[in-house]
Amino acid sequence: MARAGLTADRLVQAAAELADEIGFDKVTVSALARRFGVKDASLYSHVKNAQDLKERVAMLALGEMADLAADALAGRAGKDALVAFANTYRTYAKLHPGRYAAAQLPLRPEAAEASAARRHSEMNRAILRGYGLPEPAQTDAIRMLAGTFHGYVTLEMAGAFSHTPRETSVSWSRTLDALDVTLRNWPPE
Amino acid sequence: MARAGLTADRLVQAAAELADEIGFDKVTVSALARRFGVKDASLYSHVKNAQDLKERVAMLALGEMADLAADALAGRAGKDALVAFANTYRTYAKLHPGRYAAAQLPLRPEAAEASAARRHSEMNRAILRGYGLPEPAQTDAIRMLAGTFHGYVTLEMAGAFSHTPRETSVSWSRTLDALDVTLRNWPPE
DNA sequence: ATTATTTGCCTAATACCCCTAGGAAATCTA
DNA sequence: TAGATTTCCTAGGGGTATTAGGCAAATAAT
Repeated sequence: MARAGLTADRLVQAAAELADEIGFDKVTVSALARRFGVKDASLYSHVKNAQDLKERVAMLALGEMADLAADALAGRAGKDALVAFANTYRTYAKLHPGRYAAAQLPLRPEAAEASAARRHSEMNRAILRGYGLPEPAQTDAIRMLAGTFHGYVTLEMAGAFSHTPRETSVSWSRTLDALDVTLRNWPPE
Repeated sequence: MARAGLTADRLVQAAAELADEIGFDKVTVSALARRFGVKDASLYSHVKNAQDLKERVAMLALGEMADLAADALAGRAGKDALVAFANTYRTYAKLHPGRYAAAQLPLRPEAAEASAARRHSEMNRAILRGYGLPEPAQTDAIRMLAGTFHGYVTLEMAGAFSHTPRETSVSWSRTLDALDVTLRNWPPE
C-alpha cells in the first residue's frame, strides 16, 4: 500500500487552502484527512491535535502577511507606506479569507512568541516613524491603526457594509486619507 | 416528574450567560441541556437547532447593545455622543465577552433584518449628524467609525495590546480624541 | 542483501456533539 | 374529567476529536 506522503507542513498548507475554500471554522481534522484520502487518526503523527493544526495555520498566515507587508513597505514612507501597508492586509483578507480568519486566532503566549506578531508591530512602528509621533502617542496611534485596519476589513468581509450602495473600496480609501490626516494632526496631551 | 420549565427565551438567556462564562464558541446544545439538567433532545422543542440558538444569542446581544447605546446617546451631541457611544460597545464587550462575540456572528439576511442592526446604523448616523458631514463622506465616516470601534475592542479583548505596558484605556481615549479630530477635519474630495 | 529500525498509516474503541422520531407524562382547555 | 397540547424522555443514527496498539513500507545498519 503506497503512502500518502503526509508531513506537518503539507497538512498545514492544505488546511490553509481548505480554510480559504470552506471557512476556517470548518477546517476539521476529518475534512483534512478526507482531502488526503487518509483516516483521521493518521494525522496525529504529524500534528498534536486540532488546536495545534489551527495554530499552525494561524502562524502560516501571520508569516505570509508579514512577508507581503514588508515587501509593500520597501522604499515607501509617510502616507505611501501607510496605504501600502493597509492594502496588504485588506487584499490578503480578500484573497485568503480563511487564512485571515486563522490569523485572528488567539495564540497561546508561547505560540505568539514564535509567530510573526513582532514583525507586524515593528512594521506598524516603522510607518508611524514617518509621522514623528513621540511616545506614548506612538503606541496609542499604533493601536488605533491596527484596530481600524482590522475592524474595517472584518466588517467588510462579514458583509456589514453591504446594505449601503457606496463602494467599500472607496470608503476604504477615504478612511486611509482620514487616518493620514489624523496622524499628521494627532491631538496633544 | 417535575418539568424544568424551559422556554426559548430562558434558553437563549442561559446560553448568553454561558457564552460569557466559557466563550461563545463553546456554547453547545449539550452544555446548555446539562445546565438545565435535561437531555439534549429536549431543547429541540424550543429552538430549531444549534445555529438557531446561536443566532438568537446574537440578536439578544445586538438588542442589548442597541438599548444601552440609545440610553448613552440620550441628550448628548458631538464628541460627547461619540465617546458615550463608543464606550457603550467597549464596556459591553468587557462585561459580556461571549455575547459580544455572538453579536459578530454573520446573520442570514432575514435574521439580520429582524435584528437591531438597523438601530445601530441609525445611531451611527445620528452621531455623525453632529459633525455635519455630507453624503457620501458620511457613509465613509460611519464605516471608519464602526471599523475602529470594533477592531480596537476585538484586538484589545484578544490580548493583542498586552505586550506594551501602556494602559489600553488611555490609548482608547486618545483614539477617540483622534477620531473626533478626524471627523471635524474630514478630508474633502 | 538481509536485518533491524524507524516511521506512516490503519483498525479499534471511547467520548462528545448534533439531530430526528416516536412515546409517556405533566399541564392546559372545554 | 376527558381530550388536546406541550414538555421532556428514550432510542438511535451520524459526525468529529483523540488515544492505543498493530502491520507494513521506507530507511538505516550490518
